[in-house]
Amino acid sequence: MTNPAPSSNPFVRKIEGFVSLTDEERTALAEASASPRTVKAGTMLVEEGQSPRGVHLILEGMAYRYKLRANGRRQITAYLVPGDLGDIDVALIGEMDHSIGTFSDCQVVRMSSETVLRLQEHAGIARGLRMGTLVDEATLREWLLNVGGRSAIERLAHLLCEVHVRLDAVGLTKDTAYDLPLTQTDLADTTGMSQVHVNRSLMELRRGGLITFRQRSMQILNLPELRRLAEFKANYLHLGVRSAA
Amino acid sequence: MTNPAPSSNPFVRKIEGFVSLTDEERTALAEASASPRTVKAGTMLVEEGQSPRGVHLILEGMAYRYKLRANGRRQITAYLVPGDLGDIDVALIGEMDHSIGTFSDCQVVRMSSETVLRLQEHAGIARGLRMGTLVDEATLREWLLNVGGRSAIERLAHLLCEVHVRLDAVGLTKDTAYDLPLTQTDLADTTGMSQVHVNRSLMELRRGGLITFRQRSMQILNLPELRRLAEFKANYLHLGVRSAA
DNA sequence: CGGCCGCTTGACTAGTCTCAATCAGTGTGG
DNA sequence: CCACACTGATTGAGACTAGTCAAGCGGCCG
Repeated sequence: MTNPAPSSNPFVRKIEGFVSLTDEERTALAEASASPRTVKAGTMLVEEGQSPRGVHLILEGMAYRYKLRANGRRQITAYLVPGDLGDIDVALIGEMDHSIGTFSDCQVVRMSSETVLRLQEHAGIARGLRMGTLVDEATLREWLLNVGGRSAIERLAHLLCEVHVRLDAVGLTKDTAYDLPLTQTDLADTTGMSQVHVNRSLMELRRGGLITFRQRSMQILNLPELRRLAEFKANYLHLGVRSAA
Repeated sequence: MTNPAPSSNPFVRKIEGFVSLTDEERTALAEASASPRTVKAGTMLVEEGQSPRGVHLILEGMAYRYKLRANGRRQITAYLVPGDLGDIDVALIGEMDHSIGTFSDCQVVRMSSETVLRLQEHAGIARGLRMGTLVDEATLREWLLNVGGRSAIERLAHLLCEVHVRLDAVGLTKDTAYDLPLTQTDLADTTGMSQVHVNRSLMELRRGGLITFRQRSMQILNLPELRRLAEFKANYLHLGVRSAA
């Protein structure tokens, strides 16, 4: 069976990682993501407490969900990579319970709920979007396990493995290398560690010959060993056979 | 405005915490949850790796989602209290990425995907179910913040506040007391702590006059102070005005 | 009555955090 | 083109939270 060539649109590409689409559906997705706007690094797209205004779709760059504590501590709860979408049903709630910000300059589309509803009239797209929601939730569970149950170095290793797979699914890796526009502080707020300890743990991964990481460029030198260390299994991302290759 | 008397069916009651239902919708929900089966404490309802067979609805008792590491460590990723439902779209995935087990004897309904689809033909129910999914995800984010960003004692305090609100929403509290059929080991696997440290932290909460907890019976003695300690805000549960009272 | 599970407590250890200083890279204005 | 400022990375020292190991206790069930 021959699949169509992977689309250059990461939204199309992500959904096609979950389900097969008709040409019509591919076109509908491409049209819905046709006119992105550029957002600078360090921008807040939405803030906790605001009422949600549309659904954000990331086409380029990297963004993240987070929550703040009163003492200023920030917990990052998700990364949004190209093709990723905010909660499709977010219009149902009165106010956001978390914020979304950008790590790097991004190309972002803000889709209205009506647009989302229109897209969901296509059966394939509807299934793909719901798969996306399931995977978001599964990823949160895995992050919870990561922070609750793994050691510092395992946590980082697992995170790096996950990002690798997710970027690979939308064609944004060069073999085992990828762009990771995060500071060590960002990694710390993701994994529930201090920045200093992230630094030391990264050093250990480097000394072990597992990775290099400088200038926001992540290079995995020994993927099998990194996965073994992290006990990484990609099943929770539900990429299925289509992307297994 | 007078609302109808709260239903004794926790499923109906939970959905009505999110949206207004018509009599017809209430009836449909009640019918779908009409014939539960009894499941003993310590049963696995579903295991990671299996293909999902229907959607589980808890009507009585308490269950939990969890993931296991190779070394045997267990991370609990969610509590399922009466009225709670597994992922409604779970039929879309090929195999479970986590397991579900019971803390106590439970009354459980296994609904087929067709039943779920039929329920979703009612607009109000569809909205309520999607709200439930949003709240599940928001709760996971809060748990991640809890484990990643709070101290041991704050974590436990926050968890106890959350369970109180959720049980209250389905009428299962007696003022600030409720049934919590968990061992200290269960709490440890929920919060990413050791059992010993859970014990010491609970002791501290007791010594501070904040709670009593014995024989699976949790009594919050000083709710305002417990919430202050945990920095607890219930906004992420999106119970809205209907249940705010 | 015995066994087992869950809770409690003590002693010691270890992983991680905090504080602090230094260094490197980038961008800016003079 | 250079001095300066700022952000982010690195490293050291010491403190502390939480984990591990171990023993004892109490209640419940068969």
